[in-house]
Amino acid sequence: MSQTKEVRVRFAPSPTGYLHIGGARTAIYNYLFAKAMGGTFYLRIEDTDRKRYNEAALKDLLRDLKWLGLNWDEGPEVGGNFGPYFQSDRLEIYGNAAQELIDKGHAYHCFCTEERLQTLEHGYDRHCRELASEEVQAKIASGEKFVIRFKSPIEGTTKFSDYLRGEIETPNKDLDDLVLLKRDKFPTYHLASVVDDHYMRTSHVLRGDEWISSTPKHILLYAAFGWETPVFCHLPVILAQGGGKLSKRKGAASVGDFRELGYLPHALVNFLSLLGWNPGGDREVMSLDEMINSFTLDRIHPKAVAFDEKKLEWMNGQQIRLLPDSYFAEELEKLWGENSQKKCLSIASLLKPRLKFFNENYISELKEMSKYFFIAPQKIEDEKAKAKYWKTESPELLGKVEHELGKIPIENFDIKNIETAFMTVCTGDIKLGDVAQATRLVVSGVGAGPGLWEILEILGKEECLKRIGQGLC
RNA sequence: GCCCUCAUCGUCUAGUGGUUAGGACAUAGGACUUUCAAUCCUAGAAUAGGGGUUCAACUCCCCUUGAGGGUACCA
Repeated sequence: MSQTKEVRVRFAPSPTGYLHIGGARTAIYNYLFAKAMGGTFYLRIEDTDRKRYNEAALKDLLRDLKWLGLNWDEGPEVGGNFGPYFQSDRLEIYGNAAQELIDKGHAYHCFCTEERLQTLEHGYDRHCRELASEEVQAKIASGEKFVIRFKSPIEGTTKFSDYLRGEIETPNKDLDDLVLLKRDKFPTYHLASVVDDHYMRTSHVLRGDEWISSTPKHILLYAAFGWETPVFCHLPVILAQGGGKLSKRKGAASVGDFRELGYLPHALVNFLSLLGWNPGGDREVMSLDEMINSFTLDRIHPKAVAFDEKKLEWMNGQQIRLLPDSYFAEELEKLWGENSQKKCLSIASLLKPRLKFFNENYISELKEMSKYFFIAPQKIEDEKAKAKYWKTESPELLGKVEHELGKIPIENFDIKNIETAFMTVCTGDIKLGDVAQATRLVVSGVGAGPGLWEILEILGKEECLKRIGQGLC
């Protein structure tokens, strides 16, 4: 069929709402497939529904796709970049296409009113299908509004081969005379997508499986035009954690939600790509190149899948740990106005494995975790930790710690000597846990964090003694 | 109602007639340890049900059930 043809795929969203993760995954698969095949990925905005068109949704959509790194490689030029194709710019093309079908006897004018249609219980009754052409001309001339409908075959069956599911056959009697061109002269999805996929030379249509039932209609349209059909591959849907439709009510559902929650774009891409696809081995944490290199359509499986945010969280942690320490160090420098690169790098290496969430829009976790390295705590904020670790003998222990740390020459205030100092304090039945946790509370204001020796080393002798001496609590 | 699609641990999956049904997340336990993470180790956990086909079915066929989708001048 078309194995040797250039691979050209598209993501074709309708700008009616936020980009949910199901849509994002469809975009990802199109993108990965294009890259894997050395083909072209383009973006087409299907804005043919004037009532549901949403300007804000369009802006979000473009922002989210770019944020995910799913850049398209073709389109009308906009300020030196490729823009998306807009169906609303191509009305003439669809109008001509509809006329072509009328001329070929595959479509007809329908003058039925909405009121009449509503009285029909079992779909359109093909009332206008056989109107004489003089009658049609007369109605048009008198200004009667009309739609253009496809003259769907009544006999026979239509079949197509879905890439993942194989042959799907539909009796033509189940297909109605669908509207091609609406009363407002805008095309319906069916006409517009077929016409565009043809003229834009789309080789593979990778789209959500809610389109399976409509595909026979599209096949019939291709045939009526005399066009070659692309390969159809319908992708499974993503369900909410407990099953059922994904929705804001059931938690984060849009790409924007996950950005605000602190997920890295690549973590989201990696995770979403694995929802319904696997590269064949046990690899899960992958770079974009690895994903591209191992991506094939036949390793997608057709089952609807549930979204598991816990695993996304894990994936985010994995991707965070893959980023260089310097990435976080630079963020710390900006965040706290710190000019010691060395200090920020040390802190970054301690905090990185502890971070769950982080992206360029979400730094609050890093900020919270790194706070005491730059600002001395004013009180012990963590009441629970205080109740658990602050004991009556704590002040006394801190006195000993202060004394031992004080003996370390300032230029030798390092992990090794700090540890020795603590061990010296721990004689008899004094437990290291009690000493260390009391020190941690006073120095950091919280009960949990990186190793205490590391924290003290970074703070430096002077600052440590100051904080311990203050003895909060 | 009618039509279509799908079905392996709680979740994501490997598997393509003969396997102790493997991995990952989550869960539980352990190691490490000054805390919290990270990391490592261990454990429990699945072929939806019923019929066939076959020497042999998770795997092929049929039915049921369940889930999802379509049935728009929405996409």
